[in-house]
Amino acid sequence: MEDRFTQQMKKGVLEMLVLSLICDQPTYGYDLLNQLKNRSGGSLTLKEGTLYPILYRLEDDGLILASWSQGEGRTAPKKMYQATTAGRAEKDRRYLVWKDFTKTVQMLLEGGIEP
Amino acid sequence: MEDRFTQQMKKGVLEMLVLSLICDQPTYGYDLLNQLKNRSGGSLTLKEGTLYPILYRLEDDGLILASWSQGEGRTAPKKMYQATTAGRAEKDRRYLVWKDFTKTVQMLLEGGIEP
DNA sequence: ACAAATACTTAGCAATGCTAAATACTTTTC
DNA sequence: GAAAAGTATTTAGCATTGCTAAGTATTTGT
Repeated sequence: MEDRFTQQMKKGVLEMLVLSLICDQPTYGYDLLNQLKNRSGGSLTLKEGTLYPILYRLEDDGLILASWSQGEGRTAPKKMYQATTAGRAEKDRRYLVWKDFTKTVQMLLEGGIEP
Repeated sequence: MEDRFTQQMKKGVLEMLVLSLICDQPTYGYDLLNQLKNRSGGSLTLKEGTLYPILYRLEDDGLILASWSQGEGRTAPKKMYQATTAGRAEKDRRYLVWKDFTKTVQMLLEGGIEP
C-alpha cells in the first residue's frame, strides 16, 4: 500500500500525464498502464481502476476520442484513444499550470522570499 | 473559482507546505494563511476551511504540537504550532518523495526514455 | 458605535486515486 | 490439451482532502 501523501500528490497530475501520453501518439488503456509503469521506473504503476475512469473523464470532457480498432490478424479489438484539438490545448495549459505550481512549491520549501 | 486541475494538484502538497513552514519557525493559523498568500504571489490563497483541518490532521498525526499563547499585552491568545521531532522527519521524507515525483512527471511530460 | 482586521471553528460537498473484483480472449508452458 | 500467464476492459464502493459557506469573538481604526 502506498502512503497517503503519495496517493494525494498524484491527484490531477495522473490525468495530465495520461492526456500528454495520448497527445504524443494514439494508444489504448493497457498500453498506457505499461508506458506509465516502465517510463517511471515503476513508481507510476497504476491499477486499472485508476486509469480507466481517467480515460472516461477525458473522453467526457472532449479532450480525447475513442474508437475500436479492427483487430489486425486474430487480436481482439482494442479501444484506441487519440487527442482532440481541445485536448492538445488543455495539455499545454495544464503543463504551464503544473510548471508554475512546482516552482512556487519549491520556493516555499527552500525558504525563498520572506515577506 | 479555481479550475479542477489546480484544486486536485494541491492535494497533499498543501499539508507538506504547512508542515514545512511550521518547521521553519513556530507560528499560528492566521499567520500561515498570510505567509502562504504572500510568499506564493497570491497563488496559494487558502480559505480558513482548508487550512485549519490541515493543522488538526498534522496535530492528530503527532507531527506538530499546539499550545495557546498567553497573549502579550491585550492581544487575544493565539494557538501556536511547533513541529515535533517526528514532524521534522516526516517533512524531510515528504520533500524527497515530492522531488522524486516531480522529476518523474517532468520526464514523462518531456517525452523521456522510450521503452 | 461601526467597520475592518484578526483569529479560530465547523458542516457538508466534489473530485479522484485505491481496493477489489469480474469478464473474455490469446499465448505460452508442461 | 490443460493450466497458467498475459492481454484488455469494466465497474462498484471507499478514503482523503480542498472548497463553499457559514458562525463566533476580540481588537483596532475612524
